[in-house]
Amino acid sequence: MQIGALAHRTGVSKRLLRYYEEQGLLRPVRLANGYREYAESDVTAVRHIRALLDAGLPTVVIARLLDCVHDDGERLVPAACPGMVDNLRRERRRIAATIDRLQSSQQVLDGMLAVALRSSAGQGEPAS
DNA sequence: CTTCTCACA
DNA sequence: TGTGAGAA
Repeated sequence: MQIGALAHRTGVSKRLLRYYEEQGLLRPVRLANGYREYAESDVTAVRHIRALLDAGLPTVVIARLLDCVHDDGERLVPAACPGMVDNLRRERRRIAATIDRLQSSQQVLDGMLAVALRSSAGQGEPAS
């Protein structure tokens, strides 16, 4: 099938499908006319990619991860892939660091919010 | 219909 | 990460 059909069947834009190939997430073969020819398995592959992106993983990580996984039709099953575990641990650490940064941002906002609520409460009050 | 590149949020 | 335009 070519790009228009895959786009229609996955709900992902043709533009985005080309982008995924550029990022190494999809590897369609090329027809003689230069058109991309996708396999049936790419329909589920796209769903997996979407799920992983929605989970917050960057495309580079997903690309490496997909090389270490065998798609049996509906589920992603781990394949023989040395280094994968360390790879996932690194990603886990990256996420933990992001959480830390977001939490300190949250503390800053909490501080400002406390002040804002205190001063707006004072606005309508009669000054004895 | 498809390809690509440039620019941009 | 994802899109739109425009040319081929």
